[in-house]
Amino acid sequence: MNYWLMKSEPSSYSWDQLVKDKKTGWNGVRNFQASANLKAMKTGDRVFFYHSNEGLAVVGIAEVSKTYYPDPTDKTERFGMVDIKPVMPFKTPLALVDIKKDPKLKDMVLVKNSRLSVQPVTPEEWKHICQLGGVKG
DNA sequence: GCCAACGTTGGC
DNA sequence: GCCAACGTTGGC
Repeated sequence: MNYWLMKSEPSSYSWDQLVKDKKTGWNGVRNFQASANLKAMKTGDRVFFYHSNEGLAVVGIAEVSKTYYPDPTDKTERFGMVDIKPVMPFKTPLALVDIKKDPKLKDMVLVKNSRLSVQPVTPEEWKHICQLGGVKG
């Protein structure tokens, strides 16, 4: 099983919306690196849901429910998408400022390459972040 | 709302 | 195939 982190601006699509929808198609990625990560996802892979721009925190865990398929909103037909569903919310959202302060997490892609919207998370990082978020990953 | 960082595009 | 120009992301 692999671990990932996906970003969304709450004003365009929030964690609460995902919970309400039960699942969502993660379309709109227009970046090759992010798209390659989507392609590498397998059903059942776990995903941190991160609120960018507002919130700036990891707020919950989602799961890949459908693997990579073409994104119908992409007219160039170069990019794809996956489906995800909510698993559980964090008891305590983990803020970016706290991630940056944590020596175990300061090398995360989230910190190093803040503009990548779909990124891998190491098992060590996953475990640690779950602890800080008050959940069992 | 600003702007730095970065990815993509397109002219040469 | 290089690189300048441009657009977008996202933290502050």
